[in-house]
Amino acid sequence: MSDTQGRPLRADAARNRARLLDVATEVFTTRGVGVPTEEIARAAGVGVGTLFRHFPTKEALLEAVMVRRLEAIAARTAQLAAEAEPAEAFFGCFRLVVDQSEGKNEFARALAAAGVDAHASLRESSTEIQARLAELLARAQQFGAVRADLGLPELIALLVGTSATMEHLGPDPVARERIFEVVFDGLRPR
Amino acid sequence: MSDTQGRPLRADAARNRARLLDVATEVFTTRGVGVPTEEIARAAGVGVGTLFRHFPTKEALLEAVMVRRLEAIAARTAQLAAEAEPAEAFFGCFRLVVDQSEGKNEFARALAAAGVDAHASLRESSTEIQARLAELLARAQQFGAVRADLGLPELIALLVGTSATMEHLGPDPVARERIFEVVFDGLRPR
Amino acid sequence: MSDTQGRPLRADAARNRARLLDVATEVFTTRGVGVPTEEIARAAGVGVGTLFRHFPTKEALLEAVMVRRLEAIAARTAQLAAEAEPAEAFFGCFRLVVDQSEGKNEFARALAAAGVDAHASLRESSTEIQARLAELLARAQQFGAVRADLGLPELIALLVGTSATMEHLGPDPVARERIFEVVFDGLRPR
Amino acid sequence: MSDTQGRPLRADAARNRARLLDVATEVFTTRGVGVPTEEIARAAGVGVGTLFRHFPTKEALLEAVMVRRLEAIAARTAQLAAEAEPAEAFFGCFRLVVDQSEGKNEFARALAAAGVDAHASLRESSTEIQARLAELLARAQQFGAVRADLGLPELIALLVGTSATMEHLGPDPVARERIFEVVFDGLRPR
DNA sequence: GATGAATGAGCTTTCATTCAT
DNA sequence: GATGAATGAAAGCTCATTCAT
Repeated sequence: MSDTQGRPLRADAARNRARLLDVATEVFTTRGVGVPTEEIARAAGVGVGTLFRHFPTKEALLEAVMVRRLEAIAARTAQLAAEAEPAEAFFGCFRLVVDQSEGKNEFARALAAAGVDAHASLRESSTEIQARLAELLARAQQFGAVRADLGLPELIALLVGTSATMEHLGPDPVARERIFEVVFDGLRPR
Repeated sequence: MSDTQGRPLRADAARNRARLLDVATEVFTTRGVGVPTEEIARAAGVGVGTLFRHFPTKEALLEAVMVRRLEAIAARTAQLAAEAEPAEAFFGCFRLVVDQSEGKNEFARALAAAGVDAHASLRESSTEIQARLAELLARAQQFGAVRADLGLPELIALLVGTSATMEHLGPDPVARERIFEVVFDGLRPR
Repeated sequence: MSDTQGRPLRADAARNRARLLDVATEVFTTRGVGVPTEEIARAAGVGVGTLFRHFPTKEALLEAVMVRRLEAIAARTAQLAAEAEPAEAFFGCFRLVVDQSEGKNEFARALAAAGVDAHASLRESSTEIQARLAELLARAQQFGAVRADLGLPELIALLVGTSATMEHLGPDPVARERIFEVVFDGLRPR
Repeated sequence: MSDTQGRPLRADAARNRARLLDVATEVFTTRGVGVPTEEIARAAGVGVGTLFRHFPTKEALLEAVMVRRLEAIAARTAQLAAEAEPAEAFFGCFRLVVDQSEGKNEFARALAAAGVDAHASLRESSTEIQARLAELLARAQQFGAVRADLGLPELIALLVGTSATMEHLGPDPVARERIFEVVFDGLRPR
């Protein structure tokens, strides 16, 4: 579901690809997208050539990192939606997305800056997430757990914004919990 | 209070400095911090040399842009605090900061990336804003308009996050208003 | 006549530009177009940045070298055409073009390989030369010094080919003269 | 005579080698020597590894392509020399070499650029051709069909140059014939 | 003070060649 | 023998910063 390539990669190639993605995720998240490709390759224990064989462009690497994150979120979202009742599912997902999304904003911006059409493969995964979110939102609204006038775009923007809030706030769990309280209270019907 | 230089600038130099700040604000906001210095200089109608005479570093230019924004915000915040009663003052300021802050996040990140201690001149203006915000918050809490357990760090993080939300949401005024409703509802005591 | 830029270059810039062209001509001619740009810059005593300021692309540098050569040839062609009677002018020009053109073929090929439309600025100068050659050919044919059935395209191809012949032959003046004899005999009417 | 390897190749290996040579000839001729090895391998339906097993160097592949061409020319030259009378044999061979040689110039240059002594295996085949040409030339001169003062180096240079002429001229058969007329007229004694 | 040409470290990307599978 | 993933030196080009004019 996540593999665009036709044939399966050779064992070592797959290992390298995975390592590159892991390293890139880590590096981009902690040090920003400005980090030289060469350094990512070195950190993954491969040559630059290998990196560029797997991801023909730095932008492609960025995109792949994003896609993988989005897919992981989508998977956990689906799981949660299946297991819990509407309100719990909705707010649980909100938490989940926010917790998983930290640092993502920079990627999104970098990609956006690189040209609007860059999203090609991103669209797909983000579309899936959006569909799931839309469903969760609708059910929570029918259930009376979320104010009825909230649209999907606002929800998504709030997810992005709350991630930014958390990123700015740092790791203090009490403070983070308070933010969730504020936002969730605001989301409930009057 | 906003001039670090000792002697006053010559008339044309001051004009150049102002134009550079205006152009840089515009360019950084709309096209990101990756835009070459040369281009900013050209757009301001001066040579690169002039730019670097006024701002010895690209980072310094970024900082100056930020400072000016923060000062503007501080000024309008002060005005609002003086004129309105606690609740109105608090929520008015929240709106104001968010509306003024769009696009700022990237600056903040760029500055942070360039070294944590870079803030030198920033600290000052942001300290001022923070002091005003702290005061507005305290008064609104005493007045019973804002939940009592909210600290200044959470407030600031929420300001940053709500800016991000708005940035992601685009210009639709109805949607933006709904976001404010959500956040403000969440901020009020239960 | 040879300057496309609007304003005149600063003295030092003009000097650098000229040096770069000289060095590039020399290097490309003797060692081929594969020589790194950086090396050309070093040989000209400037940094790479300077080279790329003057010629935004390696291809642009190639083109500029070609244009300068073609312009020199055109100028000397014009002079010869004005001073001599038809036969002498025609054959004199043939010699001149061949002598000046050595090594040029590789440039032409490299440019062609880089995209057919690259010729932009080349077209102009080569058009001028072609016009002069057409005139010389016509006059020599009317004068009965050159076989009447020869067209301009054939003449140009012969110029290119004879340059290649000479390039392959090396510097031996007797042998070179014999080649000219062969070609010139062949060009005269039966 | 064309195999330098000692032991005979396995059937599939021989097939691969032949395909590689065919494809390389085609690709180098039409698109130049800058084409990546990987692409040639793919076009031949083999992996790069196989290409490099057969030709340890890109240059070696180039050389092999050249050798095969030269051998083909040598064979047809021998045949022509045996069947026709001196004049016809000489001029027929000239045509033949020129027609077969198109595109070769770039190869020759690439080889030359890669080191003067690179010719190892080339020398052999080109020596054979040269011997045959020398003989044809001598006989044609004795027969009075070619000017007596022309040496072998000039002849070879003329072959190279006429190939270049033709390459520049394109496929128009009338124009090509006119070029042959010019050169052949020039080669005949006064 | 203003200018913009010069600088060169650094970035992304390509490709001949090697070697584990 | 064949494969193609891995390699890394090198190439073309950018851009913050300096400095002669």
